[in-house]
Amino acid sequence: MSQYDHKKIEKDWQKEWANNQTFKAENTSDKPKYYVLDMFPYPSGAGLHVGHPLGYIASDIVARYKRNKGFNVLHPMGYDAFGLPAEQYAIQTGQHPAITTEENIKRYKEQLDRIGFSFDWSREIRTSDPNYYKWTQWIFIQLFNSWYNPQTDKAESISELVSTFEKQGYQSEELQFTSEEWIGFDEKKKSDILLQFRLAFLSETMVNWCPALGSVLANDEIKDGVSERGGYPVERKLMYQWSLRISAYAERLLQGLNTLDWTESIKDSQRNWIGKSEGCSIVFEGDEALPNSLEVFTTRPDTIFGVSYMAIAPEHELLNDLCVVEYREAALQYAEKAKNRSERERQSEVKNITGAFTGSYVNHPFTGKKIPIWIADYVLGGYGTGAVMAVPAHDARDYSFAKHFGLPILEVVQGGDVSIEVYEAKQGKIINSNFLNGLEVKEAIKAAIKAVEDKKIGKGKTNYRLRDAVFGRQRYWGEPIPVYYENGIPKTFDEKDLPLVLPEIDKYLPTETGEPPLSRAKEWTYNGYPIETTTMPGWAGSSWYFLRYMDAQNENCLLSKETVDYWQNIDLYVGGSEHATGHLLYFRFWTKFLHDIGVVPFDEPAKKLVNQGMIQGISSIIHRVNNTNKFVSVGLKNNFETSSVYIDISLVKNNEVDVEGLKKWRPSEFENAEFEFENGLFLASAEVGKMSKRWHNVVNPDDVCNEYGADTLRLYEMFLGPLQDAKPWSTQGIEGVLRFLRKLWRLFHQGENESFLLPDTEPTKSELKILHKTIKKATEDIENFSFNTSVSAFMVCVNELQDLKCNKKQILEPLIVLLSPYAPHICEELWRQAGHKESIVYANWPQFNPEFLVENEFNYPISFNGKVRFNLLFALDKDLKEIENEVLANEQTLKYLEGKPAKKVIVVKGKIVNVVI
RNA sequence: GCCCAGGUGGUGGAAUCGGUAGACACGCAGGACUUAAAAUCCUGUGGCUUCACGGCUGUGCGGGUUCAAGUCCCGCCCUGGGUACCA
Repeated sequence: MSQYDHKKIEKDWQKEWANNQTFKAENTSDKPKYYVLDMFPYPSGAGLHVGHPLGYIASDIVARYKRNKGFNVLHPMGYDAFGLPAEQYAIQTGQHPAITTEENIKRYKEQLDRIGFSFDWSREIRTSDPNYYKWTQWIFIQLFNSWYNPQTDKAESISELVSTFEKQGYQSEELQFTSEEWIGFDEKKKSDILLQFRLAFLSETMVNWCPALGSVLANDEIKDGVSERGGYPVERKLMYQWSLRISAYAERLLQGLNTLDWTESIKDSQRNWIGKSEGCSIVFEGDEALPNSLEVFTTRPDTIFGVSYMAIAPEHELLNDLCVVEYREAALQYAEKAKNRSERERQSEVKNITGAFTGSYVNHPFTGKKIPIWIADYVLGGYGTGAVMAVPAHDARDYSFAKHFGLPILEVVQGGDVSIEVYEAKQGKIINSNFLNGLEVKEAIKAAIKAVEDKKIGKGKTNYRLRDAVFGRQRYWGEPIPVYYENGIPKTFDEKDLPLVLPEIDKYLPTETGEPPLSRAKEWTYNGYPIETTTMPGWAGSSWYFLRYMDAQNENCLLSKETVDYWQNIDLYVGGSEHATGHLLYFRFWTKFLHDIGVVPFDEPAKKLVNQGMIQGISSIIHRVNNTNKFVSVGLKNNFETSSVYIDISLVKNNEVDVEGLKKWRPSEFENAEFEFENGLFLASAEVGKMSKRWHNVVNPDDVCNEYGADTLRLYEMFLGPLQDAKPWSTQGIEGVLRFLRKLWRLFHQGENESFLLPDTEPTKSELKILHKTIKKATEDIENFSFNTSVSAFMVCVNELQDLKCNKKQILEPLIVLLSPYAPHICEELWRQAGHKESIVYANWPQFNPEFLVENEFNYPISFNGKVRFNLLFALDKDLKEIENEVLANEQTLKYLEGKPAKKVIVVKGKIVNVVI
């Protein structure tokens, strides 16, 4: 073979790797371990586009590099196979989602295989496989049987809690009973109490209900007030639901972030999402007309003397009692209206200030002054106590509310001018505040909390924004929840009866009465009792999948202790940053829980996280003259009223449309259309956006592999720019990468008839320098995830070796080992041609030797006032003072000095000389 | 509004510690080989100016620190992403 034939090479090696199970990882080894994982894909019907493999290529390079470095590498892949699109398709066509999913997975697998990934497919998992979701259900049962002990700060068995109840009863603000009372409670009462402790629990909660999808959604499944999938409106609705008590882990989820090598922006997102705020609760007693007291949470107890009104949420439980007769009707009407406003309306009307006075008052705990109670929709029912003490002078929302309704604004912190604008900074001296006067804000907060605690009207408290996660979905295509109801009491399945397999049903829609699809299942009972009909959300299976890869076939347990002790947690996790507050939080939560119950020895799933950027598509738009079948080239569109039509990008080159192709693409739409050209061309306009079928701008990696090869695709995706950046896909430049591989090939085929030739002659110093420069760069760049710059280093290396006509074994063999993580097929082929019997996959990574890079002279740039004018060669060990003298004596220097004396000369060894005039 | 990332040639991007801005690649222009094409190779390529040597200018904008700033500091503008009344 003399020509570089990527098709043949890539096909042959992919077959050979599969046959030899080259990438199979052993669960026991003397080698150090390295676990590198990609976020697994949801196998959609559209197949992979060129954006999907970006992260996979990066992680594959790392996986291959680590193998060359002598690590035992775990690099698996699987499918997040439960999900909405397959179910929507099932509703429309009656096709079972399992069939659609199977077909999609097959296609994904074929596409992935063509790119030459080094996955260990023997460990493949699918979340929809009963052998997998058996363990998802098992984890659910453990969550149900656990509670969070704030004393030990970990999850513990619920049966131990029950025995404490039996011995000592329970005392807290919300709940009190003695051991005798507990023993006397009936089963239902006990169950209800325990549900308040279980980590998987049923409760009446306000949920995000999406009527179009017929299901509830978690907060992170909603974007801009509509469902993330499908974009349907979402309402708030009170439902009896399964939830997971992630809030119990809020502090640990927050603290754990400090130990992780993740980007600051992802960690910040999680910190914001968890939303820790420290402050204090304060009870305001009602005046004589009002027997009720009102509890608020505030982070600014220092401003307590600035309170001018109380604001309660429209959902507040005391609302009814607080509304006095003369304001009652108006107030309740307002509350009703505010409550029923959808998320979307609430958002779009943020600037619209609304509220209503209840007519009642509380007394200020320190001044005794009467403070009016208002209903305001900017107060949220679900956070804190659903009531706030409003301090208009030092809170922006209170400020605008007070301005709008003419309520007093009392300055208590110095530093701003509250007659003009709000002063929110936590800085300045306290004034008008009795015993807090003169203190700085920080001291005043402490003093105020102490005063509140001394008075026994409240105490220091920490709140978290993080809500418990709603876990039940009114859908078919998800894991069944292994719970049955014995006389209305929820009980979990016996572990030996798992998996609870999804039943066959005739239709995938909710029932006419609004029950989830599973209630269509016949004889859906356990020991004669009805089974839970909601299923788990999409994030259930993905919250622990990384563990199952370690021991994918284990039938006896989730994974064996030996395997998890060996593999530990993920060393490198690669995936999109869009999972910042969803998957990545649940995934950490489940890991911490599994740690608490002794399943895993670590409490964070992934040490390092790298987010690849999105590869965007470039869509092409042509312009149709409104109400006609006439299309005009883009330069003419301003002469008409036009609307945009997206066309397939394959029909467009450099914005020029292949009109004949267009007619064939959609004959019904374009065959008889009229086209108006400009300068003989029909031009489209371009737009950068998400790659999607909808915009006809999807580029399939298969096509790129056919035309250029998988090695070129891999190198090109890395060469496009930094891994983390978003970038539009364009094939401009892909030719350069293919040219580079051909050049590499020719280095090995310089003989007669371009036959393979690799002489084992001693390399020269300059050849060794080129090689070792590349070893250094390639190694550092992989460690820094700077793949784009290492590709250019390879190009530089090949260009320089080509100039030297170097084809020496001692240079080229190490080079292809360096390149093999990026372009595995061609390197494997050249490696075998060089006579190696073993795969390059396990070849040793070349050792960098700095001696080859040692220079003894340097061509100093000579600059004058910072402007470089010329260069002079000096030995690196030359005395700096001598360099200075020689520079000043140089005749070119005299020219730039223009007869003036040099004020100062700076000589930086090996860097630069600067003459200051 | 708040948080995060970013702004460098015609294009993608490089410059890892404050030290020759534009590596590498695309595109473009010119040339070599060829009957021709493909492939390959060579030369040039930030802008302005100059026959040329060279000069001036240049990393979103305005200031500053420094012998020296794409890089550090202050103040703005713009783009992309996240988040949204969390008291």
